Amino acid sequence: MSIRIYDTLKGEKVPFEPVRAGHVGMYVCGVTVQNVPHVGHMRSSIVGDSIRRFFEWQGDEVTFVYNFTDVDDKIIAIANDEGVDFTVVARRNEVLFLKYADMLNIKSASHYPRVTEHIQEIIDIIQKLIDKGKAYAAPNGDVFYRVRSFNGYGKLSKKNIDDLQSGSRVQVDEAKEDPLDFALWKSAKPGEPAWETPWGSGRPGWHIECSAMSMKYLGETLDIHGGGEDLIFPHHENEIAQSEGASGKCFSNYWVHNGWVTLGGEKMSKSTFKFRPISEVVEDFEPEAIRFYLQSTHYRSPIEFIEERLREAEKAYGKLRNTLLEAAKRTLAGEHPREEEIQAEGAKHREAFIEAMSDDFNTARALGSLFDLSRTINRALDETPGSKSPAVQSAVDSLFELGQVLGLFWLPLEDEGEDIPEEIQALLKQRNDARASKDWAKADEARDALAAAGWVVEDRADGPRLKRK
RNA sequence: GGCGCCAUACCCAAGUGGCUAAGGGGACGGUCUGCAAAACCGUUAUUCGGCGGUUCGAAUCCGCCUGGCGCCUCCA
Repeated sequence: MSIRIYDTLKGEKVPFEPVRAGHVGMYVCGVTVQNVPHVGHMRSSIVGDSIRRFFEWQGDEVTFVYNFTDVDDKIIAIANDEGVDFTVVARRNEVLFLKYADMLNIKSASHYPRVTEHIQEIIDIIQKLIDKGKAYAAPNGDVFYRVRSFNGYGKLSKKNIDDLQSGSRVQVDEAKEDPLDFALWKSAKPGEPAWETPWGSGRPGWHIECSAMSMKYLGETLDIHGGGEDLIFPHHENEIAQSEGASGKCFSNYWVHNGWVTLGGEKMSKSTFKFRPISEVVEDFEPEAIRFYLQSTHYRSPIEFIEERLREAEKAYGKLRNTLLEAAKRTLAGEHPREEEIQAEGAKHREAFIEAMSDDFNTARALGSLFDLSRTINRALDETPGSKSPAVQSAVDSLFELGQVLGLFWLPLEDEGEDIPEEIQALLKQRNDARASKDWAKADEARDALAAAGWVVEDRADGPRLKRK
């Protein structure tokens, strides 16, 4: 089945065709490691990760690049404040990002390029732009991109170059030929890291690193370039100008941008201090449920981050896990009375999931299919206590497999038996004995004690079952 | 000021020209159960912010209005 992607540049859903058949080159604009990662960063990473997983599941090979911008004004400012080298701040936040990405089952990227390790590539592309007349070094050592020399400028963000100029309230830098021009290279200032170049020492501007690093690992034309909506302008617009200005080729065939995570209806953002560090969130909620929640809304729509919704997500996601757990307990036996019907339903829901994901990675709709699958399974399971049929098992396999396409179901379905403490097992036995002698008061007492200790007991057809929490 | 996005039930959320408007949470009723829990069955939008228009037909297309948000400056 062919995949359709909403491309920001074209402004519509278009069929996906890779540059090279069977291979997808993806670049997701990573974080500027100036602060701790928050939920918004994780959303964009999860969006990228699930897109990658879907391609891989379909058999494509994906080269996935996620960058760390490890030198910029804020990182330097924070480092100077703390009296440490800027790399201390950058690495510290990078480590945190990787830690929580892993906690949310985000696959490792093929490459995690850092700006400071690609200075030569950056210098090369700037030199190329200077040679082509698309950039110029000012007397003070700054190098600027000559925006008006690139006639496609504004095509991604749908901005008119003249509107930009009139609306610009930024102070005009005297060194610029035109107020629209942006910095590719910033000349060295006291207390700042600097590298030597043909036009003087200094450090890279903000946008050039992504052009240099993405093309290094993925070639001059990427298949997919993604990131948060806020990167459309100026970041990605400038990347296009730099990359296409240098290569003369289309920089990225598809631009994928995700919507905000909001707090109280407003964009979560570091600069406004309205954000929830992911470190806090994983303390309060199950990582699997967090990932589930962030995919319960289409990636281009905003999603509100609110505890009540997260609790609902935990509950809803728990249902899917319960289905898998219950099925795992059953022994595979003969055919179900409705074997063919179950087989057909399972296949239908599986197909619906694939269709949803193929339509611009509609995870919200895809999750709906997972619940449909779950109901099909539960119903069948209810009808044949203690066992499951091949058709049911095949539906269970689909549920598990498709859930993993969304990066779900990575934690064990239940705690191993040995994990149950002696006293809990003793309480369970107490309750079982009380129930056997129909001493309900005593049985309930034991159940309450279990609940107080964090365990629930469910009386299934095949006997009582202990579950944590 | 320029450009753009969003508005679907009590809540969240799919659906973007025509089958009964997915799915989840909640609520209510039922099955099962000693009681619960879990699971299952049923009910919960003749209607998609408002007003017009296009069309045989619109939640879906167009216009206006109202309300919310974003980008134009660092930002996933």
